[in-house]
Amino acid sequence: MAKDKNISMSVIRRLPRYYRFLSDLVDKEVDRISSGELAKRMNLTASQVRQDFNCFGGFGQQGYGYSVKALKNEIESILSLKSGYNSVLIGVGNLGRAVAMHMEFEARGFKLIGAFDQDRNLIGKPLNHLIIKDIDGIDSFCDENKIDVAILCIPKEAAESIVEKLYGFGVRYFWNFSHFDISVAYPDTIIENVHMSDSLMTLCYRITDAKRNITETIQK
Amino acid sequence: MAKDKNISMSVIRRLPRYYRFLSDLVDKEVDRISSGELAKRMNLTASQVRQDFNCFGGFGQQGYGYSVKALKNEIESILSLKSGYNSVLIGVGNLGRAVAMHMEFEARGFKLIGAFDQDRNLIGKPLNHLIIKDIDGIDSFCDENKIDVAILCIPKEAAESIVEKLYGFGVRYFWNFSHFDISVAYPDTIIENVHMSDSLMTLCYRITDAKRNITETIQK
DNA sequence: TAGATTGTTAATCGATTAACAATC
DNA sequence: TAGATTGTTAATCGATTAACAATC
Repeated sequence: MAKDKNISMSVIRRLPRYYRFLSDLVDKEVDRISSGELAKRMNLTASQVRQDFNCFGGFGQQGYGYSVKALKNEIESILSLKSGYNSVLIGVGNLGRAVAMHMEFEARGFKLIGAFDQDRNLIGKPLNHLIIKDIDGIDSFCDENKIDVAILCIPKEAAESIVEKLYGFGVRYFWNFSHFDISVAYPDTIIENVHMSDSLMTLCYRITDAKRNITETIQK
Repeated sequence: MAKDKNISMSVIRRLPRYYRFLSDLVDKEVDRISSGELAKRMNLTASQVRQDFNCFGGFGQQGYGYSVKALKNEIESILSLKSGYNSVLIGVGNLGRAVAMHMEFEARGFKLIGAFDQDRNLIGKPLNHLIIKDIDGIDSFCDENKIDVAILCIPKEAAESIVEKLYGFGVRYFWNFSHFDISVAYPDTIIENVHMSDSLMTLCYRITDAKRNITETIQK
């Protein structure tokens, strides 16, 4: 990993996708790939692919292309997927369980060290290798453990108050599935939002727009 | 809804967030808001807010601002959240169930008319107002119903083959939670991806980057 | 009328694309 | 060496921000 000054968010958000495609190519035992070929497979331009990789250093070889395995490893290291950041899951409903499974089987970079809920029926039950704990015990848990990331799978109101508490304990990184907009209230945090309903509403707009265009085309 | 020619994706993706904030303001019984005030609450600029709204027509009033309720309704109509597009859920694991709950309680614009899985233990069980069906019955279901949207909560390989089948039946709109990149293989579809692992990897990068910057600052 | 705030045009900034010399 | 493809600089495109006249 070389030159690394202020990579733009547009580039950063493409890295996981590169990583997915490269992992796939490794599985298919493809050894080398050119920026043009990778671009074609990913619906990007060759220029963009080369620009993106060159934010972090020259991983390619002129006249040859990129070694798939080496490139995959570089991106893994750029994303620092071996960090094992301590994370706690807040809310073990359907979504929380899906997220926990996800982290167990494919998410790298994080280690789930606690799962909390307020539901009496869930507290004490197992979740993967963990036992679901009472959310009221979060204070003492924070005292005893260093929490890097909190994963919020709870409704907006619950999120609002638990973030206040966790922020007080020094937690600054959040994977947020709730509707609560953390970064507005806490500017010195790092937030990744997964707003499923935003995605769904966007889809609704795009479908309606597409249907409208089809209708207009027919009428012309 | 007025002038409406080729709105950029950047604008479209901000609409659901406006909608969320405006709904909130309606609940708080706020009557009017200026672009500046809304921008402050959402971490945007006043210019951007006005530019965004003016893609669709002049909803404001000079010297006054915007009527919160009217603006919310406009955006609801722009997003066409009352469409009720027929959708089917493919995969009723934890994630699928979370998505189904979501659609039951807050997602507008869509109507869940079927839920499918391959797991013998799930088939026949209820999911909200539906009975989970055998995925093998998807063909006849497609014949008998007009499906607008398929929601994919299944692994990559399963997604690959079910998309091929659904595409054959004319389905062109997908809400995709799987790792399969539909738009590359089927360019004439509209896809909203929710790639949870991409979001998590991005978070991993950003945390590591933030920690690195802190360390560097200390060393200086 | 004076003050406030919009709608809209112009200026700036950033991201993507194109071009090409360097080099494997 | 000739062909291919990178790394990188320059050109283009699009999105955000600033400015201000219009007007409620």
